[in-house]
Amino acid sequence: MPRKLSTLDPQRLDNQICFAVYSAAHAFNRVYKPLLDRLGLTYPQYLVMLVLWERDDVPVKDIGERLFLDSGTLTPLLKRLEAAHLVKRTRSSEDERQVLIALTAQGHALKEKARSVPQSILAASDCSVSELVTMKDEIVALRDRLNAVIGE
Amino acid sequence: MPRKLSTLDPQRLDNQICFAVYSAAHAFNRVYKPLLDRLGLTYPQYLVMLVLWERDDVPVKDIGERLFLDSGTLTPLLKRLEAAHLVKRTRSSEDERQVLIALTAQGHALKEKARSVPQSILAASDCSVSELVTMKDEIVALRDRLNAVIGE
DNA sequence: TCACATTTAATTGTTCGCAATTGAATAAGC
DNA sequence: GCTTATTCAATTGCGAACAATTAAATGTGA
Repeated sequence: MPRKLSTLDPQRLDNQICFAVYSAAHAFNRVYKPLLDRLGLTYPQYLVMLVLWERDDVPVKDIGERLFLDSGTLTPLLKRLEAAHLVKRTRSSEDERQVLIALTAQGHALKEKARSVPQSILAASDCSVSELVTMKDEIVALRDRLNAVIGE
Repeated sequence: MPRKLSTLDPQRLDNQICFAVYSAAHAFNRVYKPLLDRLGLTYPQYLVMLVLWERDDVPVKDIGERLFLDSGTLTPLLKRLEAAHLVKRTRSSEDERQVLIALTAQGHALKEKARSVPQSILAASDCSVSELVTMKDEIVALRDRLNAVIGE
């Protein structure tokens, strides 16, 4: 019965990359919170707005593929954005199964107010841009490998 | 009015490390799901069990500090673990404000059944151990810098 | 045309995650 | 002893996140 060295024990919390990622995601969320409160957005709502600022008038499905989220998450979230007058939901006339999401004037305008958010996050990261880009690319590559396993 | 190159635009979704972390956390969760279903645990419940397998008979507060979660999250989660007969919640006699969490025999036994989980995750990551350790350390360092900003 | 599969959103129910509040227990100072 | 502040857990309410189901629209093949 070998006594495992805790620094190598794969069952130890601090040795798990998934917990590192999980807890880092929460840390990001907490840093974003006060910034996004001023915009009246939650972090997932902010992600949806980022997608729409790149291109709007898109079906819910497209937003979900971009963010890896399903309609069970997006439908109520989008209804809240609609209630906040940031987006408009319209059923497509070409394919009535689709609901198209378009920005309102307010939704477009919010992009300017949100312009300072990324640099605030960068400052909080206390890290060079190039280091962050490298890490981001590594994490994305890991995420894509994980997602590949899920679809078998 | 300069047209920003999208590969440099900080407001672009794919340029944001936080989205990389956020989406990687979800990807991990999806990989864990089938593995943890067999143990009857969710991922946050699994994290709590990891903490308790290292040391149990600890107050809720300690678990929260380890996982960066508060009692609003942990109280109902621990009640579900208690309902599953994996932990016992007892109010401390020394300080009656504290609730001590101890593993049951079933809770201890589950550690063996969970032993194969980390290696399944490693396989899904499709990545060398040393690469993962390096990434983990970088992500933890980033997380800790973010958490440092939150407390001002 | 008709039957059947596929696509797409919406809905329902369970679990996290956190802010804000409540309430109880403890500690500190007078 | 009394007041006050602090600590800690529980509670409440809201917003994700996802599985599973439902329902409608579309496409396909016989």
